[in-house]
Amino acid sequence: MKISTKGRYALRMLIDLAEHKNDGFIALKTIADRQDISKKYLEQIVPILNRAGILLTNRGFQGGYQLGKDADKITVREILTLTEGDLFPVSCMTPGGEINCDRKIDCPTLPIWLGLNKVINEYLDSISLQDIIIRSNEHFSGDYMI
Amino acid sequence: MKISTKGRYALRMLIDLAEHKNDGFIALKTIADRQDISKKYLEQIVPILNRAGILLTNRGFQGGYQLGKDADKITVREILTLTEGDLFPVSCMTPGGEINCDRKIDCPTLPIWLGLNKVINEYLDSISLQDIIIRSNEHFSGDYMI
DNA sequence: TTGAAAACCTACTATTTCAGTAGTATTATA
DNA sequence: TATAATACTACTGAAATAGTAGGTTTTCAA
Repeated sequence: MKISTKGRYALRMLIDLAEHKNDGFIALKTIADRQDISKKYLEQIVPILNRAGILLTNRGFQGGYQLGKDADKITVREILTLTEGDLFPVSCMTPGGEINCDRKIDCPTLPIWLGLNKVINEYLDSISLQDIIIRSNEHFSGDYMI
Repeated sequence: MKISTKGRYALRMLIDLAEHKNDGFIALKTIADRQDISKKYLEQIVPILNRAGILLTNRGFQGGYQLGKDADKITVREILTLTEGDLFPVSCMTPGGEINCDRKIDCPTLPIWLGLNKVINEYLDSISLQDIIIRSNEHFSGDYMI
């Protein structure tokens, strides 16, 4: 029941891009250095975000990445769903949402997982990259703590 | 981001015991057969629940297990926390709740994980074994669907 | 026009976790 | 005392995780 590095690194990379959105295209090396993440590993994560239109890329000299959408239009749920495959908390559900189990007709635990899935997705959908940056700045000004 | 078989099997075993709480001590073989779970694997899960006082056990001839607490006093969160280790959604937090990361001072993602942890735990804490059985019976009477 | 800096692509690998199996020892009862 | 049950410990195959490694292609600037 853990979010893997893939999802967490993707999120950190996108927060970094959102924080530097006025700096033009930013090289992966710059992000990797700032976030202390292996650049080679980030290279594998980037195509996932790229395909989904979350990133704009420029190849070649002075190339790099920018956000492909406004920071308030990208939610944590979207990022984690892309990188983690799906967020369904048990394996009896396919990414498409179909139940993949012989016991589904009378399974007393299924409603629990459906409900858990719901609260997780609603929570993560309520947070955008923009929200994270705003909250982070509040923290910096000493007005933090949940 | 998945609950493992360990947690799911523990939950199903305890639901089974709650459903048959008037049948005295129930042998693991009976539960394993009813739930179609490897008895040998269940044997490994049982001590975890046993240590926490969730189970009463009887060894030897006609031995088996019973619930050690009332079904309305055992929550899904308790069962899953015992079997999954902890439910914290990222590895930067120890089971004890301590943050185990150099970046914690200014980590913009930490509040997200703290919040996610909160909604997951509150949801799972709101469901007892008794609730599951009641809901399951409603289902049987045709009054189901979320 | 060519060198450098960047993204892009594919394969490989060490470690850990998952999901069990196997075998033996211990306990209680008829 | 045979039998039916739990209790305990070690082992194992398969998959996922978290990367490395090395090469290819694209772009721009001098």
